[in-house]
Amino acid sequence: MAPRIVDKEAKKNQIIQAALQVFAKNGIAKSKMIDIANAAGVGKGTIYEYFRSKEEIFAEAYNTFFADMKESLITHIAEVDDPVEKLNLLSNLSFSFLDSESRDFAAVMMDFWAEGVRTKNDEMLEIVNLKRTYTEYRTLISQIVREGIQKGIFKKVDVDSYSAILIAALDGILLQTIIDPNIINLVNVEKTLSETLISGLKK
Amino acid sequence: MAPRIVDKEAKKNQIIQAALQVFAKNGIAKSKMIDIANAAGVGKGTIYEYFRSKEEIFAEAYNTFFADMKESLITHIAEVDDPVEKLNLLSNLSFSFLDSESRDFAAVMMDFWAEGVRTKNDEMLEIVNLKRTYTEYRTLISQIVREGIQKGIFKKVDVDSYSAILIAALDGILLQTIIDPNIINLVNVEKTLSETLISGLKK
DNA sequence: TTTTATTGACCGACCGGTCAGTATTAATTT
DNA sequence: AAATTAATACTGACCGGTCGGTCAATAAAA
Repeated sequence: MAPRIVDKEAKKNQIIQAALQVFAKNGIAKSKMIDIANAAGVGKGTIYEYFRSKEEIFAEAYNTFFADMKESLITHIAEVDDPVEKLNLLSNLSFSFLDSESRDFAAVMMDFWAEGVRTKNDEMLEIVNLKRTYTEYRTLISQIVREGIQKGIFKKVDVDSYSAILIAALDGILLQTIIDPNIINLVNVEKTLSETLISGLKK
Repeated sequence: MAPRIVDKEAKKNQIIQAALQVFAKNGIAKSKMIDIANAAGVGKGTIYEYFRSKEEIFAEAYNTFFADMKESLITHIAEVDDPVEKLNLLSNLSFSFLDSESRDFAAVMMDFWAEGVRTKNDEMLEIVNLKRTYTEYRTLISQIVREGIQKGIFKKVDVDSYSAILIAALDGILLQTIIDPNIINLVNVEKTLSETLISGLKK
């Protein structure tokens, strides 16, 4: 009556982080349980002490990933006041997300996206809730734009449509950059985006 | 010495069309050879008379799909003169692509995209050449914008960046619409896009 | 010694691809 | 014009490999 004790939470997290790395490297479909186990430095069976299935790992990894990302965005944006600056910052953070060490994570993100679109598994759809994710991001932008309109800085555009378009543009640039990192000059794109889509909001 | 003769080309096409439908319904990874065979109304073995592998079907379906789409875009755009109208038309065609019966094909398109991003198969990457696809679309837009600048209608923006952004916005709206068809009002988005990104080009 | 934690050999479902056998067609022969 | 022949076209049972998940055995801690 004196059992062995481990930090369950820590080990679970260790497996999630390992899974994220493996997902980033091989894509979700091609990531095998044994790969994740090896990356986490545990036996394959051990994973099943912490997760019921491969899908469950995937779901928890997804939630961890997006929760971190959203929190980071909100924190940074709260630090500036001017709505134009907020939007430019949002754009800038999205672009810097593409730099160097984050590149792999961008690939995971797209993989998550594709998985969410293609899955017919209801439980999965509930967890990898792309509807919710996009709605949250659109809401984030809507608030900024609405604030700008109230302050009399922005002209009165259709806020919902504009939010969708800005998210779409950032998303789409991310796609193109993942596909072909060299052909797109991110500095120029960021500048042009600011000059057209964002500045275009100003009265 | 008098063999049975079938229209190889027609039957090959029949299999490709069946494959496209199955891909649209289940996603590529979950589409089994037997599903494609059943949809095409042939035996599984017959498929291997026309294609060497599942990947080869996929590749040919991809090329058929995008070749058709691009040809349609170019034809329609050539019918108008004004660069602003051309861009609005491009936007309009992209949005109408999302309507009703095309919805499934949009899903295939995204699946192609995801497959292209994730594959580590070199031969595959060569055929499902997303770099080329995106470059072709950017070139299409670049030409229109450059024409507008030459005619003195557009202000001098960074043409390459602008092209990437417009494609990105259209792509991104497509993503959001596939995810959640009801929440986005395509008519409003198209209007807002025209008022901001496209009209913003005018001097 | 007892309880918890870990492991990897093993199982079985699944699926892409093969191939031996069958069907179909049309030229040739009778 | 019927029968024969020979070539192509088609088929699905089967094979081999893969991989998610299980569990009996073992290790580690207290």
